[in-house]
Amino acid sequence: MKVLDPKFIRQNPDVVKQAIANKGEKADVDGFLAADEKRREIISTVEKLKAERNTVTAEIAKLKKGGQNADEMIAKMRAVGDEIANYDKKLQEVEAEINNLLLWMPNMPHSSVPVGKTDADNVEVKKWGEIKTFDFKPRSHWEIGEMIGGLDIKHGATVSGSGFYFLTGPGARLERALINFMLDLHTLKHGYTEVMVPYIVGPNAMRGTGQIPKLAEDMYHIEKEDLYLIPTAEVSLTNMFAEEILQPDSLPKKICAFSPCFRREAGSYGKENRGIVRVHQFHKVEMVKIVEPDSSYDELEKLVGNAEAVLQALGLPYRVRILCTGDLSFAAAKCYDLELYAPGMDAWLEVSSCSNFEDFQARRMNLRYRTEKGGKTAFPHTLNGSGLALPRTMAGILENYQTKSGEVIIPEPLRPYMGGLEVLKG
RNA sequence: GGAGAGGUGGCCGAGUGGCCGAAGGCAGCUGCCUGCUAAGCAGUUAAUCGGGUAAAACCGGUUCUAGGGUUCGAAUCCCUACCUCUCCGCCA
Repeated sequence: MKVLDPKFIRQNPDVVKQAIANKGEKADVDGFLAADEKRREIISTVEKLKAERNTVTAEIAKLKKGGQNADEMIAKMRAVGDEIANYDKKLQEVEAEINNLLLWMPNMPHSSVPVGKTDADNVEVKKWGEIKTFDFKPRSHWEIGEMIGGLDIKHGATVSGSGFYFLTGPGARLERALINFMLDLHTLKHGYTEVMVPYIVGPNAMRGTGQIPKLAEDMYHIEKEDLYLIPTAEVSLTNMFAEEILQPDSLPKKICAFSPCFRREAGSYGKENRGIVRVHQFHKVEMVKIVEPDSSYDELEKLVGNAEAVLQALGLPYRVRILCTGDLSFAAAKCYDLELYAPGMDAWLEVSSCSNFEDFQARRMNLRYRTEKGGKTAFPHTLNGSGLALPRTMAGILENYQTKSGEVIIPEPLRPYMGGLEVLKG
């Protein structure tokens, strides 16, 4: 189980250290280098011993076959065997140490990613749509949502605690319409294959996409079975082909899925928590691509376009920001955030995050492909992007399309999904 | 939950202690032949680690689900875990 290419770290320790610093991560490069050197030392010693054992053992076989005595050799090999066992044990320890260190190594940011520390250093690269003006004070989505009888936060807390909510009547229907609309767009127009995925996955999958060990605290974990609730369909989708060698003509793979997402959001209580913009369970439509390395940055741009298409169709103003190194997630090499404008909150809400992980996830999950028929294996690049997260999209619609009298106009493209309905009212 | 079977290379599938990195088939690749969307013949094709090289070649180690054990030596014997399949039961 690797993360960064060990050879790359060995040869470019300073590059790796700088990248870790830029990301604001802590990972022990020097510790890795020391352990790595120790590992190779042990390997060369133990391999010599094993080579010796292999030759002698073959001779023993020959002697025995000829009915001759081989007791002396056997006694000698017994000693060699013990020695080998000894070194093998040491080797195992060192490798365990190395693997652990590697699992905590973040991905390297791409050279086009701006260096920065926080959210404030992200760079806006695009703005789309006009921010609507209202002749009244626009209400927040939780206000307008309740007014139309579509949102019930109070009873969510009753049943499950804070961070959970009910969608009722028109709210539930609107969400279902949004899900179908998004899936149809991505499958029919953007060429993704729709997939229904498991919502509960094993530790290997979580490690594969990089949620654990680093982000383990944010995940819901079922102890009894050692299974996790997915924080995003990315985990199931990207891990779908883990440990496999894909044939060259099967790339690029473009798959998408709707799923619930579960996040503990540990330590994020406080402000920014009103309404449904930060909750423990929500729905999301997710797109995943598995592509050849050469094309991954082109594919990232297309992926962003696929997510943008949803916002544009819905007529929601948004901006696109490229995340700076410090805001970039552990596993990503480059990431764009799409944020829609919510006039009721007067805030930009992140509804999609589109990332290129390069070969980081592929290495972790040992996902490979053949570069050509009968050719060598290599790690493909993996990407994913939301298309989109439902609660914040819902918030965007409620706040942008509200009327003075407390109704909500349904965006045109959603109407066919709602039996032709045009307005939601209480 | 009960009973049974099984996990081998890109896939299928043989192999019960040394001559097995592993027969055979399929798929792939390379030639030959054939003049016709094909068939035939011959050869060839695992992954990974260490060393080596400008890169190869090359040398060596490991790997037959995983982990432990027996042995001079394990795909092959023993133990444990996990997974898959079949039958029965239960259940949306």
